[in-house]
Amino acid sequence: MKGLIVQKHILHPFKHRKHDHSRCIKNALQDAEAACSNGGFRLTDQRRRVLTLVWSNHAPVKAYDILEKMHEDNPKTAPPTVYRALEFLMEAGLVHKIESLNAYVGCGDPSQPHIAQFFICEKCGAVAEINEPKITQLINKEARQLGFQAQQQVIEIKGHCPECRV
Amino acid sequence: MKGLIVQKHILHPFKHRKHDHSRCIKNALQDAEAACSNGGFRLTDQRRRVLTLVWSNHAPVKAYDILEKMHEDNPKTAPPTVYRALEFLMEAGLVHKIESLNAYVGCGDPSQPHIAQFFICEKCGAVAEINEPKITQLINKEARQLGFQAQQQVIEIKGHCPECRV
DNA sequence: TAATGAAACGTTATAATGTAACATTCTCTT
DNA sequence: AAGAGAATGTTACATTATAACGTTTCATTA
Repeated sequence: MKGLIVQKHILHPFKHRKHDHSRCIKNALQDAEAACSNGGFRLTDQRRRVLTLVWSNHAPVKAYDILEKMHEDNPKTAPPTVYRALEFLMEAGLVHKIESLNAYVGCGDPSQPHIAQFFICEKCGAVAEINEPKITQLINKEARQLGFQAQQQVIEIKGHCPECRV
Repeated sequence: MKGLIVQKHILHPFKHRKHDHSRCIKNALQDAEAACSNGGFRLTDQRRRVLTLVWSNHAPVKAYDILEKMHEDNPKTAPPTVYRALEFLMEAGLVHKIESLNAYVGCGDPSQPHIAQFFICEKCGAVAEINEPKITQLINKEARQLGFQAQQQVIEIKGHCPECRV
């Protein structure tokens, strides 16, 4: 049936090398404002600034790189400032941490909390984010067989993005 | 057909709280010896010691905890000693790193290199390791759709093991 | 509108994780 | 026994992250 709603599961595709990234940042900020006012989160200036820096490109960004950028505004900014903002942004669903890189990436769809799987280019760093329920189902099935109660998943696939593969 | 070889995909199940762990360690050491002589790797005393410490239980072990234990033998042991041994053990397929914990766990089946998915108990730390080809297939399919060439997967599922769930 | 309590932020110090670089020792082959 | 490559020792430092406590800001209401 044509009318069937098929759940879109690509939360954040790979972007063309040359895209209007200022638009991505602008959208991310707008989404963030919306998500925060819906969720009762306070998106302060600092947090907005950190979020913007996380979105400086589509690759995961390191906390100390953010810190360095913030030093351009205020050389006294200290690590806790950055880590607190990142913690908030993760709780608000605006940022994900890429565990295998100790780095942070903007969430492709902050409209609601979600499970995600990440594809990360080892050459250019680009990240795509999807939520494929079949993967989660399969994992839950395996978990069940082990008697395991799954609560969170860290799925980070390394490789080469469309523009970096040979 | 009875004779069909079904690929066993549980590389390392959850162990009962009370099992003979000295046996696990002994087996791990034996497997390691075998894997190394097959693969032309040199399992030195230091590496054997680190491997033993990684296997001190079925939960991921931190590099600096290993270092601390090694200080009991030799208080001068320095971090590079531990990290080098871990690096070797990972290359030899004897140890895996759990990225989301910055910790290391013994490989449940070092007989051959393999992809693995980990289930990690957030209460007791216990880890189970499986290799479910369907998960890899599904991921590869998603990757293909994104134009992504997958090369490595980090899959770490957090939750509660059979003995810690309510 | 002043009090006030919670959230956010500032600041200092330090913990935890990991690596670079170079010297020394060991092991295996010849 | 010599030489080459692997493994280890050693020092120093880089990177990632948090504890603890003081101050400011903000929203609410007394």
